[in-house]
Amino acid sequence: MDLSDLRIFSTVVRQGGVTRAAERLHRVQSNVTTRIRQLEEDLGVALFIREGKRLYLAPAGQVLLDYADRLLALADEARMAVQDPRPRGVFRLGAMDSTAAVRLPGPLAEYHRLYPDVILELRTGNPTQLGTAILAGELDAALVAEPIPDEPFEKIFAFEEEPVIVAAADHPPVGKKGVIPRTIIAFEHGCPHRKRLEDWYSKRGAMPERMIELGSYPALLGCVVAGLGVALLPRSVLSTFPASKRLSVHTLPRGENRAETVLIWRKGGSSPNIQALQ
Amino acid sequence: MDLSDLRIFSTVVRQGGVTRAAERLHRVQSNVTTRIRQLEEDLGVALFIREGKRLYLAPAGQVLLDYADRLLALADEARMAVQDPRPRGVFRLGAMDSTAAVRLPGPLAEYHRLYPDVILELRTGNPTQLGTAILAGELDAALVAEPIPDEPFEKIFAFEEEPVIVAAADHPPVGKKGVIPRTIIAFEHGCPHRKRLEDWYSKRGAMPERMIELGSYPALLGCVVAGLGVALLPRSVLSTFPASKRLSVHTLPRGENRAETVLIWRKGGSSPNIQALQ
DNA sequence: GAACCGAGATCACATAAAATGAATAATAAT
DNA sequence: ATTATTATTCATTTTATGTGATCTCGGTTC
Repeated sequence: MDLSDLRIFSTVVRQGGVTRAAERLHRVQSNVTTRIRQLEEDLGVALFIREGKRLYLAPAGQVLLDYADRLLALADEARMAVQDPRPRGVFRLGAMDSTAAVRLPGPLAEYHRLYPDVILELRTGNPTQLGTAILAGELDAALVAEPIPDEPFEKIFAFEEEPVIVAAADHPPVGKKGVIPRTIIAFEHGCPHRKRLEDWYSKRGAMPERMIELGSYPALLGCVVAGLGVALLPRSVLSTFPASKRLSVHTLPRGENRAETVLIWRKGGSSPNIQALQ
Repeated sequence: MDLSDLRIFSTVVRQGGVTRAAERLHRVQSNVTTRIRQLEEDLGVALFIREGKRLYLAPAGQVLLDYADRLLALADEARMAVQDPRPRGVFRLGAMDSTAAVRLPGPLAEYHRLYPDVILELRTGNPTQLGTAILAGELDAALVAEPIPDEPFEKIFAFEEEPVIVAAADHPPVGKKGVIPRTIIAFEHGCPHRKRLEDWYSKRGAMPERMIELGSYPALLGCVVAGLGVALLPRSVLSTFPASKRLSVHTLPRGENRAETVLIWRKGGSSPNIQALQ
């Protein structure tokens, strides 16, 4: 039993005969007869009652007709859906915490407004985790900070962030020579900002003594305010932090004050869902 | 795109590769590759992203996978349903008005209790109408009074009715010689009881002068009570008529006092739905 | 880095399935 | 009785599908 059998069967019922069905299907009568007979053999039931020359739908035929129509309609729908370039289905997006919190709410709301049929799933993680998830087929796309390995991904520019160093309001100027904070407060492992901060310090020949790792930006900023250390993060994250006047913000020199966030996906795996996000 | 294509496609995705899918499908690897390629050509989209040796599901493939699973499940269900001997679907039953009113409520309630999945449709009419409807495929079966033409039907005994003549309570005894009522009140055309009544009178050499045709038994009995004439109907119908003491009931002589109601259906067209009614 | 898997693609060929066209049988209409 | 209509059957052709051998490309092992 395949779809062509069902199409033939349905046409024979609808047209009320083999001959008319054959015409409509651009086949020869004998072929239609044979396919119907084969379908009956395959299913092991009589679909028609033969009364001399005429065919009447048998009870099993009535049951099958119902299913046949549903199957054919569903198959047509599948064909349409596969070729339809509009976003649909599940869209599994990954993003870093900072991006998810600050940059995404607006665009995602808009996306959902435009394509209400798409089920959005958001997963946060660091760029390494997100890249691995894409390659494993667990994510469709992700927003990550440059640099990322080119090889198996395609990418497109998404946002520009300005990394800044934040400290407590009474902290001495961070850029000043010899001012080395005792402690770096970093987002958990793999965060690209953390690496930048480490680089920034090592370039100036001095590493802080201690490291605190935290899993959320509010907690991280809370620690900074409390004077536990300094942190590097995108300036945009500060806008969501209410107690920002209790912080001192130190911009980085030109050349170190830009961080691009890009949308990446598996090479060749662009989909309408991803297109629509751009 | 037919079901075998979809089964192959689904297996390749599930098994995560052409080779394993081929094993599971008891086919050769090259065949699976070819069928997938043909399916992609047919649909005009790439279902997989080929990255060297390995296959990754493309966005269109994700969409198709969803449909493929639904189609395959539905096809399996269809196969089961067609072979399943239990009642299901729509059961279109015909019956005469008298049968529908008096005899059917109990059995139909029981039927519905036993087979809640069956959608019952009841249509009333005279035996000729019902027989035609069966042959036209509009009904699955019908309850009609004998005699009916044997040819294109199968039949089974259903109920026995006792036809009686009813008149107003003060009407002279109907069987008495010379007592010819002026008017016969009959159910609309084609009613088998009407013919019996006409026969009964013509056998006694006298036809009433007038004929009233009515479309419902309550109306008919109302007219009888009002003294408009006499009628012949199954005794069982009287049980549903509240004013029966204002009627006189005249039994017919042996040989004319039995009428069988039979269940008929198209020859060879017995179905689980019909079996279950018997 | 050479040799070796493992996995998919490709090709010529075999085999099975489906489509065809003509002949046949069975009924309904004239 | 005759004709027209319709489904079935069967030999034949055509098409689609399946097979096995071979090739290619990445990754792995030594």
